[in-house]
Amino acid sequence: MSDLSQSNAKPGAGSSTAGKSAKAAARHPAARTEDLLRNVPLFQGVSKDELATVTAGTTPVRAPAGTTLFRQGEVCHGFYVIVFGRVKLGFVAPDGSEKVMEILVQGQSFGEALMFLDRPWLVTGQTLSDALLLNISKASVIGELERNPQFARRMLGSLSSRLHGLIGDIEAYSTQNAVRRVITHLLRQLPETQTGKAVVELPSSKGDIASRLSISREHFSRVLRELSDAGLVQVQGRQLHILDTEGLRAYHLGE
Amino acid sequence: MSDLSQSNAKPGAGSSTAGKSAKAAARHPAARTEDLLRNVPLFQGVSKDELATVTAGTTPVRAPAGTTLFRQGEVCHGFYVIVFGRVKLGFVAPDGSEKVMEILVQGQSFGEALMFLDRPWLVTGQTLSDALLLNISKASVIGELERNPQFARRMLGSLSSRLHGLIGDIEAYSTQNAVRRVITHLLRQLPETQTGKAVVELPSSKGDIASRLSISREHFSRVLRELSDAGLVQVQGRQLHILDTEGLRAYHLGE
DNA sequence: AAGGCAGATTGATCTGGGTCAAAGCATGGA
DNA sequence: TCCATGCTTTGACCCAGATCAATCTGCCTT
Repeated sequence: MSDLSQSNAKPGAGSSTAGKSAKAAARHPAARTEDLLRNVPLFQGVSKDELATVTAGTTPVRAPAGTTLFRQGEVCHGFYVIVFGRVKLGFVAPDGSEKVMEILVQGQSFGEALMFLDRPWLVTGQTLSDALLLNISKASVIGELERNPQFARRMLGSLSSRLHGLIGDIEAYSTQNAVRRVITHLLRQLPETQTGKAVVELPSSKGDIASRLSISREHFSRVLRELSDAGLVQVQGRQLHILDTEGLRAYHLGE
Repeated sequence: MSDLSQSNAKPGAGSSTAGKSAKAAARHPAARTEDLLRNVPLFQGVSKDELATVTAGTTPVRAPAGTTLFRQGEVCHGFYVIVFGRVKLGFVAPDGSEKVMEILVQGQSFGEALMFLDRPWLVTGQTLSDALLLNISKASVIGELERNPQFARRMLGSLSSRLHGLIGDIEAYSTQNAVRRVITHLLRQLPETQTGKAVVELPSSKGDIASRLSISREHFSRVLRELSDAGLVQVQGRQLHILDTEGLRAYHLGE
């Protein structure tokens, strides 16, 4: 188990905790779920009894890599929080081709918006790695909302930043070419202040990343090659060594 | 109020009515604002005194067509509700070119997400017609949120449907070609059950609609021409007469 | 060690839709 | 009435990025 959680994380941190908790879960399922829930940002500041109530409406979900959690069009029974692992959300066209909309890692949640709309899933969700999720029922969310204005605030904050993320994506898709989109995507994984060299680990296959960026697998490969030839990055499988952060920021800007 | 809602429809009609309400506002500014606020869906079910409190934090904004309400990067002082008129939200690239993200009409609101994030505007907002807006201050929203869980619910619902709209746009941009996007856009203006003939009135210039759909002005024109040649629509300026709803739904599907 | 397989890279070719340029067509003001 | 100004349309051409078709590269498995 512990090795699984490591597979996801940024070097080291957090993962050992996840491994430990999984073992505990086998022993005391409900207590364990509550424990996991307590660490979700959305539920910070929720009182002990309220947390117990929410726990009652929460189902932990263990899923090996490649599991389809739900498909677009299916009814939604609650939103998900990722305890560890990676999940992709995407559209599947009738011809079977797929567009990845988002790749999420531990700590992130998805499906909240559906709690407030009587609508089926708009996207299909699939694990990219072995993962542990919490599924929190609609009823729990609505109930907690009535009782706890702070929870409502957090939920509003969460939806708002999701919204902002999507607006950013739309802007990127419609005003930047493929090279710029790749660069922006890489730089976004780094702290604002980063300079010089850095390493970015891709959270999934290059094909999925390409789809996420709305470019073809092949073209993504060529773009990485271009950046590599320009001496800006060095590609080693899923490890991208960024050799020159500033150069990357400036590359092809305004042209 | 009833006359105001009409004013939006036709280009010419709006302005005179708008003039009348401006006069009314001049006479009883606060009472008038409260009255307008009461009719906003978001504030349904808010008690009389609470409404008065919110009114105190609300500024009515009269703006002629073409007014820039705010630019991306500026700090946000509150969210907007459109009483009447049309507004476009978009990105302006450094080279001056513009991408329209959304075209909003009366009853709709925008900027809510910014109430919960300490961020500047991500988009630029500009009136497409003579318009009356309400600007509701951050403080009012936060305050009302504390006091009124139902308001929080409505706000969550509003953000959620905005979110869903954006996801739909991303899906459209990345899985449909230009012809399909145009068709989908036209059909979305009509009731689900519509059959046979119908009329759609474009809310702004064809250039803006094209940008909204992420295609060039010229290509949009060609697409309309194609649909027109196929006998599916008939273009008369901003009036699109849809001659065959079913035909349009089926056109070019799966190919 | 050999085979199998999923992902990644590379080359060749094609095309949807963009860009540029030149008319058309309304609308309104003088 | 006539011009000016701002859309809109049409034609000609071009290009970023998709698609198709081989390889190539780990890296499991047996």
